[in-house]
Amino acid sequence: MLSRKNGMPLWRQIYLKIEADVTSGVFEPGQKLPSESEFTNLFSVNRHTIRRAMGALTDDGLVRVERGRGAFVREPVINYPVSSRTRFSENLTRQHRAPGNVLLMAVDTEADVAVAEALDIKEGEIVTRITSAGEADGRRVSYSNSFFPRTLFPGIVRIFREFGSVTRTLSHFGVDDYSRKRTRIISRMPTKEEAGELHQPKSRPVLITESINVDETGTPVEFGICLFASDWVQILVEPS
Amino acid sequence: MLSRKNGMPLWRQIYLKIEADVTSGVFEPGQKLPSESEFTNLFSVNRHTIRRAMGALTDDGLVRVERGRGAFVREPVINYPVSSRTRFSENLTRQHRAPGNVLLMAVDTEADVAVAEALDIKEGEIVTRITSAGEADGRRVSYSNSFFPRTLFPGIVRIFREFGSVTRTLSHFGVDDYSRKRTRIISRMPTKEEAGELHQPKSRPVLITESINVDETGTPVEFGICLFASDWVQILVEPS
DNA sequence: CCTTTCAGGCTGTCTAGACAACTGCAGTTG
DNA sequence: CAACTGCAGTTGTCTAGACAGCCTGAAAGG
Repeated sequence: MLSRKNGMPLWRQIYLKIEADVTSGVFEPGQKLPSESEFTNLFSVNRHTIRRAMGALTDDGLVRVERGRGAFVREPVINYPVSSRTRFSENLTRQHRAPGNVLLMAVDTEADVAVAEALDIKEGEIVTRITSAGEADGRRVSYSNSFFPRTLFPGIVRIFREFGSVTRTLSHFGVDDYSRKRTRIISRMPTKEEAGELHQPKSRPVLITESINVDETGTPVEFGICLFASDWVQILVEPS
Repeated sequence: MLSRKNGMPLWRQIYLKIEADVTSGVFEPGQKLPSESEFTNLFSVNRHTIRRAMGALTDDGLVRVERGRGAFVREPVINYPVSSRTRFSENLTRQHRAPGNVLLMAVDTEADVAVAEALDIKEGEIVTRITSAGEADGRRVSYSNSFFPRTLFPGIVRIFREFGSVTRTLSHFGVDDYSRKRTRIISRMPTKEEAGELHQPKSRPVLITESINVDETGTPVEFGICLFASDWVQILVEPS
């Protein structure tokens, strides 16, 4: 089964074998994998060599390891990042109207430097932060924080909870038309918390948009930071 | 120095110590770190424990390890991804006029399915592929492949080599104005080759834009796939 | 002077063994 | 019945040693 002569490290060969078994369905999503000592006997190598392979599989998001219990196949398996990427396209102009929006949290808080600068208010001024998650086909695809100056929109939380949409909420406050002043798009690795919110492994990158919406007079009405699961979302920029 | 009682693994403590030394400048960018055996003596732990810490530092992009030579502090240190991100903003409408463009390769090749579809030509038709890299302040920030239908632009390579700019090259062929039909933005982990071209660790994500440029008549004149080092580039979308 | 060889230093891999820490479960105890 | 105890199974960490493969620079040879 394994070759000690062809230059490829044993742990890598084991990695590929287990990866193949996971992606081909020999091990099904959620199923418990053989324990390290079982793999040790199966492949006739040292436990540390198995651990090296398992570590790589964990890093690559194929398996999930729980101390004292064992290793399990991650569900869903992210294997072909490009081809498995759904055609879910996030039109920037409609970013906040994605279906399946879940309100996670809504609190009043003090604006930090970044938020204050974006909304053109003073640092420490009270803003309303609305944290929500977007889902498509039951899959968590986005996690966003939106900041609104409270002086402009008192009691926005209740309204937002009622309407479930930024557009309609702002409309309730008389802001019938708002436009995107600018959008900054970056990409980085998620923190453990962010990966958890997006239901994705920590080893997959996230796409982030930071946007400022302004009303007709140019007054900032919303500052939004939206994280997207890059395995499932692509951003489409079309001429307006 | 190290505590074997406080619950934090030794390798993690060593990781934090070296990380602090790297970010605080005790070890400067590019500088060679002590060898594994030197660290072994310094921390009075086994070499494998050092290796665990070094592995994590490598994964996190703080150091770069070269077999047979040693470990070096990565330059620049990627520590505060957001704040260290340069203000290099890539205006999409001027994407191809970035300064410091390096022509890497230019060949005629057959269009595959994706290229053919984008340029609205038949699969297998000959296109010119121009591979180039963008640099800013001497730092590799982008790596792109551009495809041009050869029937429209015969001998484009020589012209491009002369001008070094897509805009001016197309202008030479009479295409004075071209506009972006659409841009798709995705993010994923780079392959080993892509990471090499971008001079970045394999563990940092890349931002990718896939764009189609059309002339006044709507005929596709260029299909470009551009990879950006996400640690150094942000994409700025502004209303046109 | 230039080229080749080679020894020493370095990282990469593999093996072997030990103990800690956690989980789940069965059995015991109150 | 509920809570505790202990044990077996599992993963996490650390140590120890060996050898392979790569790199550098100095010595030997032309």
